[in-house]
Amino acid sequence: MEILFDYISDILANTGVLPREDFRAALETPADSNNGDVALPCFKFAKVLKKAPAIIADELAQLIQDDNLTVASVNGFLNFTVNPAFLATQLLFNTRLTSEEIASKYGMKGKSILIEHTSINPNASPHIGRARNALIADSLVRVFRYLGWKTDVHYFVNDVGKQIAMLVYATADRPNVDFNDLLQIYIDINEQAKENPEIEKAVFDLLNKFEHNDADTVAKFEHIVSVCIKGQTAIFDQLGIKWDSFDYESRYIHQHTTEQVLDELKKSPKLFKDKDGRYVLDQHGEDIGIENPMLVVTRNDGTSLYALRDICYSIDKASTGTDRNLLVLGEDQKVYYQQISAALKLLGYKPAEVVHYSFVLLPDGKMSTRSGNVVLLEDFMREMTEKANEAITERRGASDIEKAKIIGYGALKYSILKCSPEKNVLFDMQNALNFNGDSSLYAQYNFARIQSILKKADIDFENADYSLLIEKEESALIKEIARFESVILNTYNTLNPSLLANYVYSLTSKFSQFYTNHSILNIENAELKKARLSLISKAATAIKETLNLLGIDTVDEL
RNA sequence: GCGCCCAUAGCUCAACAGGAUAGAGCAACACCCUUCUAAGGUGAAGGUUGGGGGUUCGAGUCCCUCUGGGCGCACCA
Repeated sequence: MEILFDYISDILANTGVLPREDFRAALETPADSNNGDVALPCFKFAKVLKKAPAIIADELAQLIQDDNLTVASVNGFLNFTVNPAFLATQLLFNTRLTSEEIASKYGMKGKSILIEHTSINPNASPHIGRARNALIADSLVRVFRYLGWKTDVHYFVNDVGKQIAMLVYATADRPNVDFNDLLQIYIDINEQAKENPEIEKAVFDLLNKFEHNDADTVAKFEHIVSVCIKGQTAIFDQLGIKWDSFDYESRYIHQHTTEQVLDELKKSPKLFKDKDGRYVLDQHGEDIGIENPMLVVTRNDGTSLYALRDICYSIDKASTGTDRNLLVLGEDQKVYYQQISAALKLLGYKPAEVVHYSFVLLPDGKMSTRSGNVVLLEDFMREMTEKANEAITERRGASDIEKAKIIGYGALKYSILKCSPEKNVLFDMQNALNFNGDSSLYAQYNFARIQSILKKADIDFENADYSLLIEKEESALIKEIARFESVILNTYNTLNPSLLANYVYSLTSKFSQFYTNHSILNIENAELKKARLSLISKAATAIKETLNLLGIDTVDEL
């Protein structure tokens, strides 16, 4: 649409009423196509021109004469309807759909970004709430890559905490513990620990030995963490979500980085030892949203708390020299990360940009790993795949697990990604399992329809004459395809992948409307057939690329 | 108690930088397969955008306030 905005801005500038930039900035695309393809609200100009908006619109309408445009003055708006043939040729010839074209246009090629995401406790199978972190981040990684960025994706492994020590304790007599049993073990040991203070004591004893690098204990911790990380990443791997680097928190203890950073902090008068002998960073005056912003960084025995290790890690990330440094974190960490950011600034480092997302709620309350009130990601994946495979079997007479996964995992991702990150997602299994309407399958299905037509096409459709595409469904589809570039850019600017999901649905529905109203292969006019084949081929590309940015695959046949 | 986020159709979500008659899907109702994939399409129905004030030519969108939900409020990770 930018191309049409430019074209119309030139024409408006030629009237001499106002400078081109004023017009260009005011142009917008009307929500209702009855109001034309491009609109100029004239209200803003009323003061400068000392005239009523409706008069301004009337006068501009009088001054404009262009073969490609029909101009109408309506209630202070100047509405432009672009000649469909002109619209089709302008938009289809100028729309960029490939990563290569878009990346080079915005000069982002070769820029680098470090993204840390998910970093969940290595204690059990992830639930769908955790998955929201991974899905949002993975989509953003894809968007950055599409725009030419070099991405470096990190996972911070919290291998030090009490929760790991609990598992080490609980699995002491089960060296070959299976990942799938860990969740129940974790729930059980938490129950037992409530009643039995001995467990708590033993757990802290383990933790203490681990921190002091006791070889046997370290080996036990490493083993259980490795079982967890393998189990967790195997699940994410199935969803196509991968990391470049796994960074272990314990490293900062065992390599004494925490002590070095503590020494740096000691240079600030804001760090003090409290009455219990712990080092505390006074963060008053730092614009942190709590009444008494204090960050405790060590225990009274001088050993580090998580915050200090996290500062060490954040310094490492900030020191990699990437152009950007991004972190995807749950909303529960908002204030905490403000505190970490303030500490980093104090030490002279730039904190990461943060994308926060709200939690996934279940119909009967919120999720908690400890209490077991969860929908596990892997269970959800399996249910989605089974449901998809049933549908495939019903339609095709044979099951197809590979396709079922593409459909099922796509629906899983779509159902979570289509919601704006700052909003709570109410997770309803019934709703998520629905493959009709506003779902990823809708886009995948229509993509397959297009592929089927393209396969049957008996003519080469290069050098098509787009000026033949003048039906209203064609114009609507063309305008939607033309939005592709701006949607990606908008996702990049807002770091909000739900824009992609909304777009792919709207794009697909425009195709579907065109498809049901017009024939593509079964028409006499060979030139029109070529133009339509070219059109749907571009639609397919836009659908596929957008789905890919959401981490959703396509198949040529469904 | 204090701070941040959210509230849109029965349900789940949209609405680009404030713009025109607030849009989809699900559910429920009525239609459309001798025609390129009906996992599709069409129609009708469904709304005082949580309540109240304010700013503006114009408010779902910005400000204030109340209500309800989510999250947080140093010595967990």
